[in-house]
Amino acid sequence: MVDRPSLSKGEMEVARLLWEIGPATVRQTFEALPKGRKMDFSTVQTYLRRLEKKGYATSTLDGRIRVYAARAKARTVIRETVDDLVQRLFGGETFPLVRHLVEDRGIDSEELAELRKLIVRLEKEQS
Amino acid sequence: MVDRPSLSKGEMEVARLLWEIGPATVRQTFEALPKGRKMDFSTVQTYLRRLEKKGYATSTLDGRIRVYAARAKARTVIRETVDDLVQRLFGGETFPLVRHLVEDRGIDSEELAELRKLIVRLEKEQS
DNA sequence: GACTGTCACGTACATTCGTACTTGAAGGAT
DNA sequence: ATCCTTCAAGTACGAATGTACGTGACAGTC
Repeated sequence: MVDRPSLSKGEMEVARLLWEIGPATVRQTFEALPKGRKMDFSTVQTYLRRLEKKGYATSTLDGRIRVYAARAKARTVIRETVDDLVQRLFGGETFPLVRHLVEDRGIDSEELAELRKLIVRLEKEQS
Repeated sequence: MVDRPSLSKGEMEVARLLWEIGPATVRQTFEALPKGRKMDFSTVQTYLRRLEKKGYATSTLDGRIRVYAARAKARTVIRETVDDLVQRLFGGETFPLVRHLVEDRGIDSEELAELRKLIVRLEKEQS
Protein backbone atom coordinates (compact mmCIF):
# COMPACT_ATOMS: atom_id res chain seq x y z
CA MET A 1 0.00 0.00 0.00
CA VAL A 2 1.53 3.16 -1.16
CA ASP A 3 1.34 5.78 1.49
CA ARG A 4 0.27 8.95 -0.19
CA PRO A 5 -0.16 12.32 1.42
CA SER A 6 -3.86 12.81 1.71
CA LEU A 7 -5.86 14.80 -0.78
CA SER A 8 -6.74 18.38 -0.14
CA LYS A 9 -10.25 19.51 -0.93
CA GLY A 10 -9.40 21.08 -4.22
CA GLU A 11 -7.35 18.10 -5.29
CA MET A 12 -10.29 15.88 -4.48
CA GLU A 13 -12.52 17.71 -6.88
CA VAL A 14 -10.06 17.36 -9.69
CA ALA A 15 -9.29 13.76 -8.90
CA ARG A 16 -12.96 13.00 -9.11
CA LEU A 17 -13.13 14.53 -12.55
CA LEU A 18 -10.28 12.36 -13.68
CA TRP A 19 -12.07 9.25 -12.50
CA GLU A 20 -15.21 10.38 -14.19
CA ILE A 21 -13.89 11.28 -17.58
CA GLY A 22 -10.87 9.05 -17.72
CA PRO A 23 -7.46 10.18 -18.93
CA ALA A 24 -7.65 13.79 -19.87
CA THR A 25 -5.74 16.90 -20.67
CA VAL A 26 -5.82 19.92 -18.46
CA ARG A 27 -8.35 21.51 -20.74
CA GLN A 28 -10.64 18.53 -20.77
CA THR A 29 -10.52 18.35 -17.03
CA PHE A 30 -11.15 22.04 -16.83
CA GLU A 31 -14.17 21.67 -19.05
CA ALA A 32 -15.51 18.82 -17.01
CA LEU A 33 -15.94 21.10 -14.02
CA PRO A 34 -19.54 21.25 -12.91
CA LYS A 35 -21.24 24.37 -14.18
CA GLY A 36 -21.19 26.94 -11.52
CA ARG A 37 -17.84 25.74 -10.29
CA LYS A 38 -15.53 28.48 -11.36
CA MET A 39 -11.88 27.59 -11.20
CA ASP A 40 -9.11 28.98 -13.27
CA PHE A 41 -7.59 26.83 -15.97
CA SER A 42 -4.22 27.16 -14.36
CA THR A 43 -5.63 26.22 -11.02
CA VAL A 44 -6.79 22.96 -12.49
CA GLN A 45 -3.35 22.56 -13.93
CA THR A 46 -1.79 23.10 -10.54
CA TYR A 47 -4.06 20.53 -8.94
CA LEU A 48 -3.24 17.98 -11.59
CA ARG A 49 0.44 18.61 -11.07
CA ARG A 50 0.02 18.19 -7.36
CA LEU A 51 -2.02 15.04 -7.83
CA GLU A 52 0.82 13.61 -9.80
CA LYS A 53 3.40 14.63 -7.27
CA LYS A 54 1.38 13.00 -4.53
CA GLY A 55 1.06 9.79 -6.46
CA TYR A 56 -2.62 9.96 -7.32
CA ALA A 57 -2.12 10.47 -11.02
CA THR A 58 0.34 9.91 -13.79
CA SER A 59 0.85 11.81 -16.94
CA THR A 60 2.45 11.37 -20.29
CA LEU A 61 3.16 13.73 -23.09
CA ASP A 62 1.16 13.09 -26.19
CA GLY A 63 2.99 15.25 -28.62
CA ARG A 64 3.29 18.41 -26.71
CA ILE A 65 0.10 17.91 -24.79
CA ARG A 66 0.19 16.34 -21.40
CA VAL A 67 -2.43 13.77 -20.58
CA TYR A 68 -3.21 12.95 -17.01
CA ALA A 69 -4.67 9.71 -15.81
CA ALA A 70 -5.78 8.59 -12.41
CA ARG A 71 -3.39 6.25 -10.78
CA ALA A 72 -5.09 5.47 -7.52
CA LYS A 73 -8.43 3.76 -7.75
CA ALA A 74 -11.44 5.82 -6.81
CA ARG A 75 -12.61 3.17 -4.46
CA THR A 76 -9.37 3.12 -2.55
CA VAL A 77 -9.13 6.84 -2.25
CA ILE A 78 -12.72 7.07 -1.16
CA ARG A 79 -12.12 4.47 1.46
CA GLU A 80 -9.08 6.28 2.79
CA THR A 81 -10.78 9.64 2.78
CA VAL A 82 -13.96 8.45 4.39
CA ASP A 83 -12.03 6.45 6.94
CA ASP A 84 -10.22 9.53 7.95
CA LEU A 85 -13.39 11.53 8.26
CA VAL A 86 -15.08 8.83 10.27
CA GLN A 87 -12.15 8.72 12.63
CA ARG A 88 -12.00 12.39 13.19
CA LEU A 89 -15.59 13.43 13.19
CA PHE A 90 -17.25 10.29 14.49
CA GLY A 91 -14.55 8.77 16.61
CA GLY A 92 -14.34 5.78 14.34
CA GLU A 93 -18.00 4.83 14.30
CA THR A 94 -19.45 4.35 10.88
CA PHE A 95 -23.05 4.05 11.75
CA PRO A 96 -23.72 7.60 12.89
CA LEU A 97 -22.54 8.80 9.53
CA VAL A 98 -24.83 6.43 7.71
CA ARG A 99 -27.68 7.55 9.86
CA HIS A 100 -26.92 11.15 9.20
CA LEU A 101 -26.90 10.48 5.50
CA VAL A 102 -30.19 8.69 5.27
CA GLU A 103 -31.95 10.76 7.86
CA ASP A 104 -30.74 14.29 7.46
CA ARG A 105 -30.32 14.48 3.76
CA GLY A 106 -32.67 14.02 0.94
CA ILE A 107 -32.65 10.45 -0.09
CA ASP A 108 -35.46 9.88 -2.50
CA SER A 109 -37.73 6.89 -2.44
CA GLU A 110 -36.02 5.22 -5.33
CA GLU A 111 -32.72 5.31 -3.54
CA LEU A 112 -34.35 4.17 -0.38
CA ALA A 113 -35.69 1.16 -2.14
CA GLU A 114 -32.32 0.37 -3.61
CA LEU A 115 -30.73 0.78 -0.26
CA ARG A 116 -33.21 -1.57 1.29
CA LYS A 117 -32.41 -4.20 -1.28
CA LEU A 118 -28.74 -3.75 -0.60
CA ILE A 119 -29.26 -4.24 3.07
CA VAL A 120 -31.34 -7.31 2.64
CA ARG A 121 -28.64 -8.76 0.47
CA LEU A 122 -25.96 -7.99 2.99
CA GLU A 123 -28.01 -9.51 5.75
CA LYS A 124 -28.30 -12.70 3.80
CA GLU A 125 -24.61 -12.78 3.12
CA GLN A 126 -23.76 -12.22 6.70
CA SER A 127 -25.77 -14.97 8.21
CA MET B 1 -26.67 31.01 9.52
CA VAL B 2 -23.32 31.98 10.79
CA ASP B 3 -20.74 31.45 8.15
CA ARG B 4 -17.77 29.91 9.78
CA PRO B 5 -14.51 28.98 8.15
CA SER B 6 -14.58 25.25 7.79
CA LEU B 7 -12.92 22.95 10.25
CA SER B 8 -9.51 21.54 9.60
CA LYS B 9 -8.93 17.89 10.33
CA GLY B 10 -7.25 18.49 13.63
CA GLU B 11 -9.87 20.92 14.73
CA MET B 12 -12.51 18.36 13.91
CA GLU B 13 -11.04 15.85 16.26
CA VAL B 14 -11.00 18.29 19.10
CA ALA B 15 -14.46 19.62 18.34
CA ARG B 16 -15.77 16.10 18.51
CA LEU B 17 -14.24 15.65 21.92
CA LEU B 18 -15.95 18.79 23.11
CA TRP B 19 -19.30 17.51 21.93
CA GLU B 20 -18.66 14.22 23.56
CA ILE B 21 -17.54 15.31 26.96
CA GLY B 22 -19.28 18.64 27.17
CA PRO B 23 -17.63 21.80 28.43
CA ALA B 24 -14.07 21.04 29.33
CA THR B 25 -10.69 22.43 30.15
CA VAL B 26 -7.73 21.94 27.90
CA ARG B 27 -6.53 19.15 30.12
CA GLN B 28 -9.82 17.34 30.15
CA THR B 29 -10.01 17.55 26.41
CA PHE B 30 -6.46 16.38 26.15
CA GLU B 31 -7.26 13.42 28.34
CA ALA B 32 -10.31 12.57 26.31
CA LEU B 33 -8.15 11.83 23.28
CA PRO B 34 -8.54 8.27 22.15
CA LYS B 35 -5.69 6.12 23.38
CA GLY B 36 -3.16 5.81 20.68
CA ARG B 37 -3.88 9.31 19.51
CA LYS B 38 -0.79 11.17 20.56
CA MET B 39 -1.16 14.90 20.45
CA ASP B 40 0.68 17.40 22.53
CA PHE B 41 -1.18 19.19 25.29
CA SER B 42 -0.38 22.50 23.74
CA THR B 43 -1.55 21.32 20.37
CA VAL B 44 -4.93 20.62 21.87
CA GLN B 45 -4.80 24.06 23.38
CA THR B 46 -4.08 25.58 20.02
CA TYR B 47 -6.96 23.75 18.39
CA LEU B 48 -9.34 24.89 21.09
CA ARG B 49 -8.18 28.44 20.63
CA ARG B 50 -8.68 28.18 16.91
CA LEU B 51 -12.09 26.63 17.36
CA GLU B 52 -13.07 29.61 19.39
CA LYS B 53 -11.67 32.03 16.89
CA LYS B 54 -13.59 30.31 14.12
CA GLY B 55 -16.81 30.46 16.06
CA TYR B 56 -17.18 26.79 16.87
CA ALA B 57 -16.59 27.15 20.59
CA THR B 58 -16.76 29.61 23.40
CA SER B 59 -14.77 29.77 26.56
CA THR B 60 -14.93 31.35 29.96
CA LEU B 61 -12.46 31.65 32.73
CA ASP B 62 -13.34 29.68 35.81
CA GLY B 63 -10.89 31.14 38.28
CA ARG B 64 -7.72 30.97 36.34
CA ILE B 65 -8.74 27.93 34.34
CA ARG B 66 -10.32 28.33 30.97
CA VAL B 67 -13.28 26.18 30.13
CA TYR B 68 -14.25 25.58 26.54
CA ALA B 69 -17.69 24.67 25.34
CA ALA B 70 -19.00 23.79 21.92
CA ARG B 71 -20.97 26.54 20.33
CA ALA B 72 -21.98 25.04 17.03
CA LYS B 73 -24.19 22.01 17.20
CA ALA B 74 -22.62 18.74 16.21
CA ARG B 75 -25.43 18.03 13.85
CA THR B 76 -24.96 21.25 11.97
CA VAL B 77 -21.25 20.91 11.67
CA ILE B 78 -21.58 17.35 10.55
CA ARG B 79 -24.05 18.37 7.91
CA GLU B 80 -21.78 21.09 6.61
CA THR B 81 -18.74 18.90 6.62
CA VAL B 82 -20.38 15.96 4.97
CA ASP B 83 -22.06 18.19 2.42
CA ASP B 84 -18.72 19.51 1.44
CA LEU B 85 -17.23 16.06 1.11
CA VAL B 86 -20.15 14.83 -0.93
CA GLN B 87 -19.78 17.74 -3.28
CA ARG B 88 -16.12 17.31 -3.81
CA LEU B 89 -15.64 13.62 -3.80
CA PHE B 90 -19.00 12.46 -5.14
CA GLY B 91 -20.04 15.37 -7.27
CA GLY B 92 -22.99 16.05 -5.03
CA GLU B 93 -24.51 12.58 -5.02
CA THR B 94 -25.24 11.25 -1.61
CA PHE B 95 -26.10 7.73 -2.49
CA PRO B 96 -22.69 6.51 -3.60
CA LEU B 97 -21.35 7.47 -0.23
CA VAL B 98 -24.06 5.59 1.56
CA ARG B 99 -23.39 2.59 -0.61
CA HIS B 100 -19.71 2.79 0.09
CA LEU B 101 -20.38 2.89 3.79
CA VAL B 102 -22.67 -0.08 3.98
CA GLU B 103 -20.88 -2.12 1.38
CA ASP B 104 -17.21 -1.51 1.86
CA ARG B 105 -16.99 -1.13 5.57
CA GLY B 106 -17.82 -3.39 8.38
CA ILE B 107 -21.39 -2.81 9.35
CA ASP B 108 -22.40 -5.52 11.70
CA SER B 109 -25.71 -7.29 11.60
CA GLU B 110 -27.11 -5.36 14.50
CA GLU B 111 -26.49 -2.12 12.75
CA LEU B 112 -27.83 -3.50 9.55
CA ALA B 113 -31.05 -4.38 11.29
CA GLU B 114 -31.31 -0.95 12.77
CA LEU B 115 -30.64 0.59 9.45
CA ARG B 116 -33.33 -1.49 7.85
CA LYS B 117 -35.80 -0.30 10.41
CA LEU B 118 -34.80 3.25 9.76
CA ILE B 119 -35.34 2.83 6.07
CA VAL B 120 -38.70 1.26 6.47
CA ARG B 121 -39.73 4.12 8.66
CA LEU B 122 -38.54 6.68 6.15
CA GLU B 123 -40.32 4.90 3.36
CA LYS B 124 -43.55 5.10 5.29
CA GLU B 125 -43.07 8.76 6.00
CA GLN B 126 -42.33 9.53 2.44
CA SER B 127 -45.35 7.97 0.90
C1' DG C 1 9.51 30.99 51.53
C1' DA C 2 11.96 28.14 47.85
C1' DC C 3 10.78 24.41 44.55
C1' DT C 4 7.82 22.13 41.33
C1' DG C 5 4.09 21.27 38.47
C1' DT C 6 0.21 23.40 35.91
C1' DC C 7 -1.97 26.79 33.18
C1' DA C 8 -2.93 30.71 29.96
C1' DC C 9 -1.22 33.12 26.43
C1' DG C 10 1.69 34.49 22.97
C1' DT C 11 4.74 33.09 19.55
C1' DA C 12 7.00 30.12 16.11
C1' DC C 13 7.78 27.86 11.95
C1' DA C 14 7.92 24.73 8.21
C1' DT C 15 4.42 22.78 5.13
C1' DT C 16 0.36 22.68 2.53
C1' DC C 17 -3.45 24.97 0.21
C1' DG C 18 -6.09 27.88 -2.71
C1' DT C 19 -5.66 30.43 -6.33
C1' DA C 20 -3.45 32.36 -9.94
C1' DC C 21 0.07 34.98 -13.02
C1' DT C 22 4.22 34.85 -16.19
C1' DT C 23 7.14 33.28 -19.66
C1' DG C 24 8.31 30.94 -23.56
C1' DA C 25 7.58 27.49 -27.03
C1' DA C 26 4.59 25.53 -30.59
C1' DG C 27 1.03 25.29 -33.93
C1' DG C 28 -2.70 27.29 -36.77
C1' DA C 29 -4.58 31.28 -39.39
C1' DT C 30 -3.71 35.06 -42.41
C1' DA D 1 6.73 35.64 -41.99
C1' DT D 2 3.57 37.51 -38.42
C1' DC D 3 -0.02 37.22 -35.17
C1' DC D 4 -3.05 34.84 -32.08
C1' DT D 5 -4.15 31.02 -29.30
C1' DT D 6 -2.92 27.26 -26.49
C1' DC D 7 -0.05 24.77 -23.63
C1' DA D 8 3.67 23.37 -20.25
C1' DA D 9 6.33 24.69 -16.69
C1' DG D 10 7.84 27.57 -13.32
C1' DT D 11 6.91 30.81 -9.87
C1' DA D 12 4.16 33.51 -6.47
C1' DC D 13 2.19 34.46 -2.27
C1' DG D 14 -0.83 35.12 1.56
C1' DA D 15 -3.68 32.13 4.54
C1' DA D 16 -4.40 27.94 6.92
C1' DT D 17 -2.54 23.87 9.15
C1' DG D 18 -0.03 20.75 12.11
C1' DT D 19 2.66 20.81 15.69
C1' DA D 20 4.87 22.69 19.38
C1' DC D 21 8.00 25.78 22.52
C1' DG D 22 8.80 29.77 25.89
C1' DT D 23 7.45 32.71 29.53
C1' DG D 24 5.40 34.19 33.41
C1' DA D 25 1.78 33.65 36.90
C1' DC D 26 -0.32 30.79 40.42
C1' DA D 27 -0.82 26.90 43.72
C1' DG D 28 0.43 23.19 46.46
C1' DT D 29 4.45 20.82 49.02
C1' DC D 30 8.39 20.52 51.92
